[in-house]
Amino acid sequence: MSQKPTLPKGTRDFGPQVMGRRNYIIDTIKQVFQKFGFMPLETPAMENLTTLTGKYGDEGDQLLFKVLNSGNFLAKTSLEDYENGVKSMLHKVAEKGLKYDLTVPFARYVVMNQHDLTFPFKRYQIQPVWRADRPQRGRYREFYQCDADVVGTDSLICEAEIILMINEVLQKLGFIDYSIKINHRGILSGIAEEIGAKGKETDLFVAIDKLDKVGIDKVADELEYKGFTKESIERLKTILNISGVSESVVQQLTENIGASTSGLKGINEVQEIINLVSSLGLDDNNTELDVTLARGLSYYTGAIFEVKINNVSIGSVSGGGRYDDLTGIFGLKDISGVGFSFGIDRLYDCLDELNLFNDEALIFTNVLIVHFDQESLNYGLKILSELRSVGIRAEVYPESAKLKKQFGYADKKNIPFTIAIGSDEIKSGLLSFKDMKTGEQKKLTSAEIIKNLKPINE
RNA sequence: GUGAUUGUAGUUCAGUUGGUUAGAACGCCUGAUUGUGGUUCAGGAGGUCGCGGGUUCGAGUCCCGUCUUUCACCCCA
Repeated sequence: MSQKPTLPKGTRDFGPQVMGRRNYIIDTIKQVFQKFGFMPLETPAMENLTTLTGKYGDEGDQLLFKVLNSGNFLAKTSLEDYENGVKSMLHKVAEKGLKYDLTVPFARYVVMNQHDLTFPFKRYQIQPVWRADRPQRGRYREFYQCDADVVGTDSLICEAEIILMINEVLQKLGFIDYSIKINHRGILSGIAEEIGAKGKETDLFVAIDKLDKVGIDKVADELEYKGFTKESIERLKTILNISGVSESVVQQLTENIGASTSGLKGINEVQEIINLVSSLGLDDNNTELDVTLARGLSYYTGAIFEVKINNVSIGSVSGGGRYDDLTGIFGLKDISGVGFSFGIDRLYDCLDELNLFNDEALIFTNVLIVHFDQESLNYGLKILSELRSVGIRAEVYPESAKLKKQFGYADKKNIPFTIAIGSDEIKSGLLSFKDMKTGEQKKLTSAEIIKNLKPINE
């Protein structure tokens, strides 16, 4: 008696249909990254637990998947450990863990290879990561991240180029209505200073981050609960109200928090980034300064970004920012970097929701050879290798079967063209070439067919 | 991690207060059509009712456990 197999919680298979579309997204992103000089990197699925723990906060540590030691993993434990619980036990039974994101393994890589790398070092990385989170729609235990980072320079050109890359990827994918939001940790610190909440930045940022979700009143409630004074909150409300086109936002911000050194620095940097973006030839971008943008990750120190596709139910599809000391935790100081990440699953969902997927992503085989008998099958094999030799994706129906079945195969596999071969075709050398979409059929030589097929394959 | 929620054919879902042989649509297979797929028509196959236990004369239906799905919180892509 066999049991029906199932998948572990929060994991998925990607069938050919889904893979066709995912590959289309990934290929588009790769092309753009490479155009901007980013080089590929892959790191192992597993890292040493010591590399991973302590980098994502207490909650992050709990979400790490740990890998049990091989063999008798209980060998190093004692009865005492059982009594002391997980904390005392864990490092004795598990020394490896699945990676939680791509940034920390990247930092580890940079530190380990610091003497071989040429800085500024630009890399992109598209790999799965694992989190023992409780899954929900759009949240999985295994999912792909797609990161691009530059380390070893603090030039704001990097930030500007990130905005360019985001724009190019989104436009190539067919998105029109989206916004790239930019803010700066300096601006947020300036706000904290200005409202007299220095030292409480984390609470403040976490609350601000929820603004677009829960509204200003709920944010105010939360801050009051966390011990912020009434005056601070009122002052914050006026600052967060600042909105509009970038120039006026900059203007108003300077008036409000220009007195703070870090605030001013943040404002100037954002201004500079926006200038650089237009120097790089992108005037009509969807970038806006949004003072309410506050990404939770604590390692960001400079500019931060987030990208939203408008009019869809999905949250942000991309995000990132500058960090001044990512490699410091591994002992390499003063390496500034800036990076960002696309959420492939979310881009997929957005494209799906907006119906932007091109059918071409689902064409795997370009042409199927259909035949009537053994003789025409043999003849078809020659045609098949002729097609393949010029790079056309072609296949033959591998067994003798009714035409209905062979054409049905082409139809279900979304193969756009067929070549039917029978005794007539063999005699004349003119093959029956059919466009499955229009139903149109012509008698052509194999050379003519190749001409017809070539453009589709390129 | 906390609190809910879901699971019946390949898929999406019906299934009455616990009562005979668990249904539909789509999909699949065969034929109408032995040189042509998508449309149409006719027929057919397909179910350990998530899994394990319990209550009962009797459980898809009630109870417990477990796994899974979805949702809110937390956090995040």
